Amino acid sequence: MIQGFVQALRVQSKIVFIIVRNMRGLTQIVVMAENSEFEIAKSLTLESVIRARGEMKDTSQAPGGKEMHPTKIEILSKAEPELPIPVVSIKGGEETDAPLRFDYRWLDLRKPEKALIFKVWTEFEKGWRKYWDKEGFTQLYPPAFMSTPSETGADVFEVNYFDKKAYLAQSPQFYKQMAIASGFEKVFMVGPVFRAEQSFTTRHVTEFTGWDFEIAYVNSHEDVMNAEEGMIISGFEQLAKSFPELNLEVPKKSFPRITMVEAKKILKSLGVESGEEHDLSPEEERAISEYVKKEFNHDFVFITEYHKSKSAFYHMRLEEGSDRSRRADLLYKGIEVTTLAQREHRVEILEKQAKEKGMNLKPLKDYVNFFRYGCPPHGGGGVGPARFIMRILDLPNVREATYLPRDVKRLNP
RNA sequence: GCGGUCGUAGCGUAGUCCGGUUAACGCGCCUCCCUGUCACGGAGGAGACCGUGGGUUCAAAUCCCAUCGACCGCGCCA
Repeated sequence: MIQGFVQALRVQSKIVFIIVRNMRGLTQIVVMAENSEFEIAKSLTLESVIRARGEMKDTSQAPGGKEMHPTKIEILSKAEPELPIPVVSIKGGEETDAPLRFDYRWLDLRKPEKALIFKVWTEFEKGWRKYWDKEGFTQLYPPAFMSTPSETGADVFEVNYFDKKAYLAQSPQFYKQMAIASGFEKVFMVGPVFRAEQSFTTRHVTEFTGWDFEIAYVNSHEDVMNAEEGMIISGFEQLAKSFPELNLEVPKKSFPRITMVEAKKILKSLGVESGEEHDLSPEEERAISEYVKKEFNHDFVFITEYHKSKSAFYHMRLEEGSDRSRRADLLYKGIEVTTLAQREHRVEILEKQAKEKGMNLKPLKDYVNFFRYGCPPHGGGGVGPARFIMRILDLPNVREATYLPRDVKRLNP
């Protein structure tokens, strides 16, 4: 029995060829004029869903060497004859524009190369979970509703919450830290995060999947980087095993680590114009990644020791009084995929740093309280898996690595 | 938000610079023909008021103004 979509129909006067597509691939069905199903076969339309029963026969004439001679063909769902976007776009030039494809995402995803994106994602995540499992991480599920913004610096979505205002989480930052205060020691979270930024780029969307992890008793952000390297390597190992045809190289320990100050020096020597003193522009991120690839033959690089002006109030300083923090961003092939840091778990310093940032301590009360009754020193990071997948598969846009992208302009389907 | 590019049949494009009669091509769709296709082939056909509004002109897809939308880059952010 074969069930699937009609990918191709070749109707001749006395013989019909049907190519059926399903998750296992393509199968040819041959219907001769004397077959009782001949009229049904002739009446099919592209992308209709059918079920065929019959005998599989070996033949050199069929693509793949096998074909079905059906005794019964059922039309489970007939597709309207004219598709709004082509599913098979071998003929007639270039691919349909992305916005239109996203309007008809369920047709777009019928293309095996699009479905592959999400199979790769699944395997990649499996690899990360293998690491988390091996290292004894606990998975927790944070809420998306918050009474106060989670203070990553990004704008938040405000939603009505009965007689109050609520905010959609920009990250599970506060809640994963709370898990450390709860004694879990190692936690990870997988879920949607929301950013109300009017960004028009190939790497920003308003809702995306975040992978977050937090680890207790770290000595510095170096420990957090070491842990993330383990997760990434485990992810790539899983991919290399499941998709050998992608010829992926598993990244090697240790990933290059460059401080922001050094990075700026390198960029200057490369003649790349510096925009901001304490941050990297997209152009600088690409340039430093190229440099690292050339010098160290590595696709990853940690940019470390951010200036306090570019660090969150909860990032621990390098040492007390330092204007550098224990924060690092991970760049993968020129794009930022992680921000990580050791957190400040000492209440007095935390409050001091929040005040320095001009923040109101009142809405932070619940958060700061996490650290009042004993909390291990800890650190962690947030990862954008869609950006990983985008670079792994060399996709032109994160939206392609997002099942149903949500951006400034798109809220459908 | 700023800058750039682009809106022409269901899809992808040409035509726009240099205005001129039925807006072209490929795919898809419809009808007919074809016993082994595999980008099947052959014959015929339908389908576009050229994003929208205004202007210039004897004449506008084409020139001018406005407007809407989309994408890319930057900014913001991750």
